[in-house]
Amino acid sequence: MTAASDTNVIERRSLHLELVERIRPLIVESQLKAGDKVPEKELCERFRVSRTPMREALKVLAAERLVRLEPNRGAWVTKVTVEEVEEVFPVLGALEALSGELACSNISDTEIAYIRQLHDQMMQNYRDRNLAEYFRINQEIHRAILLAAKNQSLTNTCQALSARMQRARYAANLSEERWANAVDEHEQIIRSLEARDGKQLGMILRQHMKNKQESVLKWLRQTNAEQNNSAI
Amino acid sequence: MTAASDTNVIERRSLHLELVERIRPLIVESQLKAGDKVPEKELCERFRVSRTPMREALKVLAAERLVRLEPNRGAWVTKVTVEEVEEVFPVLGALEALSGELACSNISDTEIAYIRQLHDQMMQNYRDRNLAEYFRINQEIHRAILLAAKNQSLTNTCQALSARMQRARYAANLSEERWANAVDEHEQIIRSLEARDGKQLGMILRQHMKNKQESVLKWLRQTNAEQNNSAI
DNA sequence: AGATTACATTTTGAATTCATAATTATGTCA
DNA sequence: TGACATAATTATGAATTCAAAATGTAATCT
Repeated sequence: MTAASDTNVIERRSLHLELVERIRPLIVESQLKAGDKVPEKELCERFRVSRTPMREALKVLAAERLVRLEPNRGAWVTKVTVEEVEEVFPVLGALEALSGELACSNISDTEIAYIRQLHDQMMQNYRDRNLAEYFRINQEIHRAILLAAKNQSLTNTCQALSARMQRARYAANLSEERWANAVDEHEQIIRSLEARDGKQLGMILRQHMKNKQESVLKWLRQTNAEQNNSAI
Repeated sequence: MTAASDTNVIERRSLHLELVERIRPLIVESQLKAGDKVPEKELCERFRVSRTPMREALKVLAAERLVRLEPNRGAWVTKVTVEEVEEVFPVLGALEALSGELACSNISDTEIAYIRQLHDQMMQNYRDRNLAEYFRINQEIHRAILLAAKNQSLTNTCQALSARMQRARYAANLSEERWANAVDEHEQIIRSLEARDGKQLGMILRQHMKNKQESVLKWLRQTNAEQNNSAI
């Protein structure tokens, strides 16, 4: 019996993990808003659990930096700050570059075909100026490349950092010019991928991330200027 | 009042965080051995805490993948597996490369001088064939470069991944040849750093990490062959 | 009114309790 | 003996409890 015989193993789950996976999207999708207090009691009632597993879940989310625990004062949804964006995006850039390199080594024809299909769909949505759908497919493309890299640790690390950044709903802010550039970068991405040119794809993805950082920062500065509230 | 006025803030700590920071080194330094069950009750008695904060701490350590929670069966210290090493080291390589690049942009003369001093000390320990001390200073050099990059998110991400890998006490396994190569790589590292050549330093660090991966894998395969126990 | 204190209420952190699941020990029978 | 069933024990997950801290409210004073 090898360690890899994972089939038939009945996956059992604990309440706290269930809660982590339910509350995380609430934060990423801003149902729980940045800067707000996490309504512990309310969430307990909503999910019909006691405070013990809820507080365990909040500790895990704090380790992911999606919430911040203030001793004796409760948990608060962290804000996306300029400093954080300037720190996290370069890390994401390096990791996406790696994911591009690994993907080119490990990707199957089927996976490439799938990404090509997503790419074409996305382009149609660009031509239709359907921003929301464009964004959804965009994310799915990056996810597909990451999965094609076939490196679980890379996937986990990227997704944890992305989750923190995804709360920046900067889409509304996207200028026609930046959008056109992003589309152009995506043409290069799909070309490098189909050519399985890892070095090239890595470079493009890193640059793509740098540009995205600028977009997010622009959005963030605007948002901060509008609301003029300080950081956490 | 700006958000940066963090001075004078009294840092208050919770029991579970205290526990995380006490238990983590126990795992990294193999006082709690890979594959062993985490003795929850024993640890509670040792630190004189109840099960609640202890279990919260274990959940955080599970998020860091230092332990693995098996529902209804308790927590187990994770093993370093071949698969994990092959996944994590490329990620660490990309991140160390980034840390080298950023360090060259941001490092002060004082920081360089400090690393030069560590480097010279390390070399003396190489000539003396003092492996333990060589290793300690080696780690301190990598840490100093990471800190010089001045990117908290990068630091956190690297340290989390490193912690998982550091449990591989592969030092004993280091061949004279590999040691000589590592020393040579470190000569290049300090040279690139003093020249503030970020691209170069990044490349060297990435290669350095690749070689380290091979050392660790060699050690791991040997250890596994000796003990012949399956993975977790 | 605005500041200050005293007191009540709520929230939080952590210990305790309790039901259930897992493990170990014991007994039975081929 | 050893395979299996059953009972006792222990460990685990999660709810509850309780003390301490924080917050909110009312009374008092200038």
